[in-house]
Amino acid sequence: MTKKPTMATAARAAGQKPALGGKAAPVSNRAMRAAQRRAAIVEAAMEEFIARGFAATRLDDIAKRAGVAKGTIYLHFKDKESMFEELVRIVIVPVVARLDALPPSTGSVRDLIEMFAGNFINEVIGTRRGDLVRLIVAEGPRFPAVADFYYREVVSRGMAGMRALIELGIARGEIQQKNLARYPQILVAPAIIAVIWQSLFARHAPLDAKDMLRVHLDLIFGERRTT
Amino acid sequence: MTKKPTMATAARAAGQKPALGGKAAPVSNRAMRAAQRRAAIVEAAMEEFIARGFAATRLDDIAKRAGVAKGTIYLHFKDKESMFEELVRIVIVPVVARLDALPPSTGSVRDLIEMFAGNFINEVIGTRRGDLVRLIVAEGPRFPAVADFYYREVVSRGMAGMRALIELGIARGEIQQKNLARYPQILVAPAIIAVIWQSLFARHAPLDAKDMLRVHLDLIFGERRTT
Amino acid sequence: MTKKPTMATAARAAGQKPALGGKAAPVSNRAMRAAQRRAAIVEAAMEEFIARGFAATRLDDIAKRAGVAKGTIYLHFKDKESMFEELVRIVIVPVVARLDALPPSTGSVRDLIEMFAGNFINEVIGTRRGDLVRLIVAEGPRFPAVADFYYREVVSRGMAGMRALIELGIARGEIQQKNLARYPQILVAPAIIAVIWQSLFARHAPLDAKDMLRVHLDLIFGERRTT
Amino acid sequence: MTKKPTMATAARAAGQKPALGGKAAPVSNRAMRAAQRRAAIVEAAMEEFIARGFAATRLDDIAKRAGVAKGTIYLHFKDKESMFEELVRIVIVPVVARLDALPPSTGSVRDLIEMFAGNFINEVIGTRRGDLVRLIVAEGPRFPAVADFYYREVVSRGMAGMRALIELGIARGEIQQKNLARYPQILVAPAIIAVIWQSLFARHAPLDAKDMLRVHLDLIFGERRTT
DNA sequence: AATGAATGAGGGTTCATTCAT
DNA sequence: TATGAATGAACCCTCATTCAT
Repeated sequence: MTKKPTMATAARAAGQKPALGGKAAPVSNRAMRAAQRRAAIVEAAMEEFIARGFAATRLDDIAKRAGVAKGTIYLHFKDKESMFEELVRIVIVPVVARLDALPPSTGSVRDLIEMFAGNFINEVIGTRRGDLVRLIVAEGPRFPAVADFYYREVVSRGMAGMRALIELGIARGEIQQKNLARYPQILVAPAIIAVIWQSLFARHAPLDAKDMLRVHLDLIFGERRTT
Repeated sequence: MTKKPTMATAARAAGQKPALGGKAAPVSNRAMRAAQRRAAIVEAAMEEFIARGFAATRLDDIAKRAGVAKGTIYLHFKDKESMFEELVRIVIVPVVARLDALPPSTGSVRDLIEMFAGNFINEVIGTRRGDLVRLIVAEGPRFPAVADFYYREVVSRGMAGMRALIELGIARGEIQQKNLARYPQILVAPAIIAVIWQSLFARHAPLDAKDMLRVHLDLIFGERRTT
Repeated sequence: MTKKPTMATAARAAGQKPALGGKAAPVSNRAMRAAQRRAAIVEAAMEEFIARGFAATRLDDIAKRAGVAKGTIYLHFKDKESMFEELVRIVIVPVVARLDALPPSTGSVRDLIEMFAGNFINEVIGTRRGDLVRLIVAEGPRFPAVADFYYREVVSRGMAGMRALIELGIARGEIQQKNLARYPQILVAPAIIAVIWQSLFARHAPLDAKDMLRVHLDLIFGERRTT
Repeated sequence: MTKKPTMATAARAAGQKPALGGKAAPVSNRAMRAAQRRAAIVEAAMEEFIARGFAATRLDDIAKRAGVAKGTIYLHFKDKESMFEELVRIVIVPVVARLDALPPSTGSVRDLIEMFAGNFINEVIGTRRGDLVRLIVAEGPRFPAVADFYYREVVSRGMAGMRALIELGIARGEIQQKNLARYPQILVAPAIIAVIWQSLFARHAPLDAKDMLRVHLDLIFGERRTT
């Protein structure tokens, strides 16, 4: 009945552990199954919302994709709207968690930022997570709660982090433009643009995001001597 | 009854002229009324689509806002979907027309770009036109025709124009970063970000777009001595 | 603007005559033009009603086919429903007129009936007039006025005429079955069936109506010695 | 996809029985309720389509008559059109089934045919089943699938059966007219006419179908000595 | 807890009818 | 008189939500 929960994450979130003993241990108690189901719904809903937007997404499709009955969704979420809002929270929280776990800043500021950029390119641009950004841009105005949450949890923290890095860069003499610290948006703008570009225009004009970001960093830090 | 036709184009197309003599000239011939109606529908639809997105917009509301009957919409547009697609065209075409009418490039490249930026700030960021950009980002994936059109008419031309300017700047020695010509996106990225920021986060953290764009240009052209 | 009125009949009904002198005589006075228009509408409406049935026929299509504006229809008919009812009358009356103008009955009863059958085959079965019969069968229950009219003008007269013929045949010894006079329907039944068959099943199994009617007459009058 | 529980079949399949003991036995399992609903929809739709024709029938009315919500109809049928087509099938199939179950042909051909005629008079002429015939005549041209189905399942089989009987009659010397075998339509024509007559003209001129069919058989088999 | 059949409000679309020109 | 743009009631169909099992 239950179909491939697809989502490793989900299972993990549910606290499932690989059966240690033999014989497919009866790991599945009630609560766990419920958590799995919930995770499957979240996963499925995310896919559908990203693919079609909030209004055009049908609960029927979410249920089908999650391998549960339509009614089951209502055991986990009050209604479509609050499902959407919770969803964004659920998906974003682990992202934030990772941001918080900043690796110790060894090396130059530019190296640090390049590492960030590399991560971003691999894990956001052109991936489902990137589409989530677009989804928030798309639905934000109709879901102030979502926009607020996203601002609070991701944008404001991200901006603060970037600003700190920029200030460090300025202090170390890596960055000349002192005013840049007032607008960390400038630092991340090309990355955001890359995300949008990929989902709208990649077909017409593929964009080498990695190269673009490097050029952008050159603009800020000065061109590198060594590649 | 008819509300602010806003849409200069439509009124013009209808050949309307301000009544010169007294006596409220009988300006209303058939074609003109039709053009006014159409303009009212376009205007109303734009507002609604921007406010709610494609799927959540009701034709009933568009009709009400435009002051026409629901059936009237179907005299001008085949259905909701093609109305949306035509709408984007209708609103964007005059923008493109203006882009084509480039003013003679006197003065420095930076001056030219600053002029652009000024225009953009006044006429796009924080205006309905800006929301249109967000709308296209939001609905693009579900309306390839819209994304295609927008890419062809606006993005590709804009990129080409920016690239030409950048190359000019490089040739004149105003811009140091030669690679920038490969990615005009970098030049416009902060402006786009400003557009999005205004409609999503302005409430939480107002953004001084003008100042940010100036900082960004300083990054590219070097800081100005005189403001 | 006005397109080919198609309908010779219509023009005739309107009293139009071929211009005798040269120069396209100014035959068109108001009344005549109106009559032409009306005839064109009747013709067009008939085609559409037959092709689609009452409910599925659009006045728009009738107007287009008749080469008039939609509003014009309302100058001639109160509404769609009464148009339909009048239509049937208009089309049927000339048929009835012809029935009344019975040719002098020379020859045998069988010859007379065969002449009828021949006419019927040529002018009804498989023609638009035949479809009219099917239309009446189809819409009769929802248009009692139509059914009534058709019964009064066509069916009852036809039955009376047939009965008279049958009685004549019995009196002359051509027909043995005396009871047949009570059910003239039996005489015409195969002809009606042929009409229906042609429009429903001809594609699957073509029917040689002429031959079938001959066999039927043989049944009633006895087989002919000479063909 | 959809199963054909026909109506009678449906109720039976549901195993409903009059409660034997007191206390309204809990006869209602899920599947049964569904079958009942479906049957109610079929029944209601039939009534409405017969009364108003396809185009003029409103799903709202069908739902109301069937005692279900509008949406429920769509759980059983794809849309109005395919509902109509399936409906005809559902109602006709049991009729065909009965035709196939021919009783052993004892007695004369005439007796056999009179038995048929008697059945037809009781169960078709003037009943809802008769109206169905008229409905098919009415909508056939717009629903080729319906006409095709009806031809294949009812008409062609009926014609074949009648032809066989006629040939038997000829072989046994009951029927003189050898050519009749080529046109079994002649045999059934008066019965069909009776069906149509009843729904269109009965009000004006009641028709004694039984007597008419007897006269018709007399025409084919010769008049009976004994009544 | 989970199901999915049932509901019915709501929205896109059509089209008979009207009326200003 | 003729037009056809405009109207808005009505209809088919969808889909979020409920609830008996």
